[in-house]
Amino acid sequence: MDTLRSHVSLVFDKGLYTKDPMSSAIGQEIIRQSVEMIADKGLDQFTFKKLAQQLPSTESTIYRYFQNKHQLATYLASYHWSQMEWRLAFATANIDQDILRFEKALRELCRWVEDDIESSHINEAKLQRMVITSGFTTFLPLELNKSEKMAYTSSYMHLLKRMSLILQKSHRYCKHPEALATAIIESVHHQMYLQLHTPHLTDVTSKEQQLYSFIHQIFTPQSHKK
Amino acid sequence: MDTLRSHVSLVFDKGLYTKDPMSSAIGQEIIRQSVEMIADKGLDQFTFKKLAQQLPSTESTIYRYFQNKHQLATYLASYHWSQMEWRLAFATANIDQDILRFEKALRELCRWVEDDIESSHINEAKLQRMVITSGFTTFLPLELNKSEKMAYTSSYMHLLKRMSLILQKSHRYCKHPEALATAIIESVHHQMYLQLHTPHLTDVTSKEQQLYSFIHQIFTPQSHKK
DNA sequence: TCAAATTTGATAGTATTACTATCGAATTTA
DNA sequence: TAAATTCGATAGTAATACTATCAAATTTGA
Repeated sequence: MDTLRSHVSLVFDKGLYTKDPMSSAIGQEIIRQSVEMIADKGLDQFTFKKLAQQLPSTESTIYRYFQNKHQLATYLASYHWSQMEWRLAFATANIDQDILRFEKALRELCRWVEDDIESSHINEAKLQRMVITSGFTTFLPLELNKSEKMAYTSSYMHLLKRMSLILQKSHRYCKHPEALATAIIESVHHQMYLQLHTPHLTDVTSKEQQLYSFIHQIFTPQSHKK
Repeated sequence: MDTLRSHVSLVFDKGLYTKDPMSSAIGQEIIRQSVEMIADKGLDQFTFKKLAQQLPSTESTIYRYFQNKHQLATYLASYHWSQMEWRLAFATANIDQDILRFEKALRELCRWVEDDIESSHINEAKLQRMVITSGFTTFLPLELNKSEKMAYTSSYMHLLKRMSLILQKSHRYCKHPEALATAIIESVHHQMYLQLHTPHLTDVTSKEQQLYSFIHQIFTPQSHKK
């Protein structure tokens, strides 16, 4: 990908915040710092109090933006999912061949995002780490009602839809392209998780190329397997 | 599977408890009731205080068995993984044909465990629900050191090893049978999670047969795809 | 079967977490 | 420049995640 940093402004579901954190400087700082803290220490160790001290600001200010840390975490995850969708779109734009497009998409999913070395903006490498380390279930608290669930998963859903469009072309026989899309995405995440935290549970090493090869071999369409 | 309920006594890594809960009546009750509570309300809502009131017993007694609720949760997950390994072994015993054995294993993984209607023992249907609802990352707190991680994943590892042995025969070309084993197991869990909590994110419905077909289609070895 | 050891229950207490409420100061907007 | 909004500071509450102590009950084993 080239270095077009056109700052795609992402649009989030209103249900993901109380007050839009992008609408103020302190809101953006909340986002920036919380990514760092959650990526490093995990969501369990992360509290609004610690975040407020770090900023510095106060708990009450943070509560004006997010109802609780779970909502904040899901906001961050949504940010990641939206970015991933955008990267997917970019990587597959103008590729006419179905299989090639699928492979470009896979390549993108298997990529470790690189550290943007303090663009004063959100650190996307740490954001990816956070999402992978937390796991999908973290971003969907059990007590949500149906419309809250929709809000919490809206970005993920968009990512799924885009991926499944690609899959509908490359895997024509597949009756469940959406399920396949999640399966691929979550398989990649799971492998990345194991590499980060329990390498003894997998025989795929941390090299990006090996991850891609593995995922490609599993998920490549039938007619194109060697 | 027939109704042989031979009460396979499972052996757990010592790192998974302070005092073996199977060694006393109250320990077994702790296990039994915590499965119910966590499956119903989630690990976030679950506290030792509530469990103690339910039993009834006291917090101090529970702390004598487990250091904290995360350790207890992982103990329960390990129980599930061990049971799953046992089921896998049973379902594939004496099957000589590699592909058939693989398919029997898949069938077993895709099965919703049935409620044992109060065998006064642990409710395995709820246990499965708990494991699926929590997600893999829940059972591996970030702050663990290496040997604790080994203890926390020992049962899962055994399950992986058994599955990967089957895969080494059915998927001879696959260079990473362990990674494939986790990918299959976690894909099944992820689909089950979506069916339970966010059916709008998948196009595989809750019918067991459809889940099996989907998983089978994705993961069946190359040479045998239709 | 009785003494010793172990296990449990009951109570108390602490530090932290996850909030909610209030109010004045600073800043923005109109 | 008045009005509205936002933020910081402080206070407070209920719940959580523990730890400690000690007596009662139970188990063990000589």
